[in-house]
Amino acid sequence: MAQKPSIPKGTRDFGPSEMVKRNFIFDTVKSVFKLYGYQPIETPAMENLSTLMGKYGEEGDKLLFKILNSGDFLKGADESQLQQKNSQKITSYISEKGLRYDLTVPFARFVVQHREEVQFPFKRYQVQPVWRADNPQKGRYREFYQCDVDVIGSDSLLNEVELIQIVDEVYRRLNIRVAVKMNNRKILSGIAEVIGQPDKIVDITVAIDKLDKNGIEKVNLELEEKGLPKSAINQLQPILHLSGTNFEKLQQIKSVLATSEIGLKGVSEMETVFNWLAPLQLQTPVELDLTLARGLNYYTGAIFEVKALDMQIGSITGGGRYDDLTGIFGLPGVSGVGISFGADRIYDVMEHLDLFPKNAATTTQLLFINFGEKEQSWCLPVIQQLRRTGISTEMYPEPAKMKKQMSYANDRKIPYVALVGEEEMSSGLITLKNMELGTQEKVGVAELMELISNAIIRK
RNA sequence: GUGGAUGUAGCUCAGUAGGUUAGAGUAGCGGAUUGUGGUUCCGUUGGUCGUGGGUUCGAGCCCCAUCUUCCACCCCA
Repeated sequence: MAQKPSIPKGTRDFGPSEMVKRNFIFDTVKSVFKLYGYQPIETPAMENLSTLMGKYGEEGDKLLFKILNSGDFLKGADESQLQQKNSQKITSYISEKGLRYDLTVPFARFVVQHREEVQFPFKRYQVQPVWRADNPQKGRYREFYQCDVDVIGSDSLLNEVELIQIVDEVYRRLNIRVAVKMNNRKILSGIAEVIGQPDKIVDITVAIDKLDKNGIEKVNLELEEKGLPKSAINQLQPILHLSGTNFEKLQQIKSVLATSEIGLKGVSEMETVFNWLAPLQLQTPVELDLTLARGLNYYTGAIFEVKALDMQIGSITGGGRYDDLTGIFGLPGVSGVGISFGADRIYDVMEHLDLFPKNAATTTQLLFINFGEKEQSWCLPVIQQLRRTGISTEMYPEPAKMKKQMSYANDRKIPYVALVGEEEMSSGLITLKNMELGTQEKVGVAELMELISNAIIRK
């Protein structure tokens, strides 16, 4: 090997044992999505840059992977821009496609493009990779999978409640302890309005989002740097110090937002959601957190974030309501709400807490030891029969030494091994070894099938 | 995009002030045991020390560049 091959920064290969675990996560979320009546779709890895740009904020545009045009991509480029090395301007000439940054924007594009085919409310799920040109760290990759569930074409807050139920059910099945944090963009808008800084909404939300991490003083400092007057910052203080139950917090914020129509709307939305949530007895705590902002531009109502309680890692699920994402693509008045499960971070959490089922690594149930040509021919029809009854079976492909074949079974964690040599062929009874216990017995084919089927069911 | 740390066998890591042929554990392979794995014992393969330059009589170690991973900022799943 002259030079070791490698893969791009922030991307990963997944070996068999990792894939078994990853599939466990994918299968779990998908089965919950289906349980709630969501339908699958897929969209291309790349989208036109025009559908991607401007949807994720300034930062998001920078993190988009852009694809160089095919052929002579410099042909259309402006000569003077090239001379000036104006990368930003040149980009629009040499790249018209990009890798998707999330699944929500492509979904909105999908809905607009297929508006005649989809029936509203449209409930869909989508499990696909997304790409971000971010600097990688632990729990942060440049290619990662999102598992999105969205319902579009319905204003009902029932959808918000349903998404929280889904979160509860998914993490109950995955056995991860989590907490849901909720807020509402309308409340945040109301706050900006009340303190007389409606145009500073983005700066305000970005700053107070860091309250948890940086503390009140740094937040205030950042607000000041962004040009907020002292009076406005002072007005903000009581909001940052809310305490009590969700309803108590809402009660307090209501009086602060008394003059803001949009703010009060947000409060009443949250009240409705919490009221409907109350009798459902979810095991996941749902907490109103006014410092939760979320950077994505398109959210307009409820916003969610899910944090793992037993491991420090960024949020493992996030989402919210977007009232007019489809409007950008020419279909106004269609509101949607959705959340996204971050499969890779969920994986990291489960790995760290050792939560994967331990038999998940097993695929083959039964290995036939290969003794030679005669024995192979004898075993082949038996193996076919076993596979037809659903038992995952394989035969070692060559008559290697016993030790090697047994080691193979052991390393692959195959629970049963069948030995068929001279003796077994003449008696018709197969020697079946239980690899875990080290015991073995002679059984007929029918008995063999029953034994293993039962063993699988017991697991 | 900015700043900091890291990189030695497949994996986990030693490597003394720059000085012969770079070590260990583990995994792999072979044997003890040719119809019995996981335990034990013996033997053995494997490294252009991330990559490319430079300083030096001499570089795993010093300098520069570059890449990876990790950490912080930013932002996020």
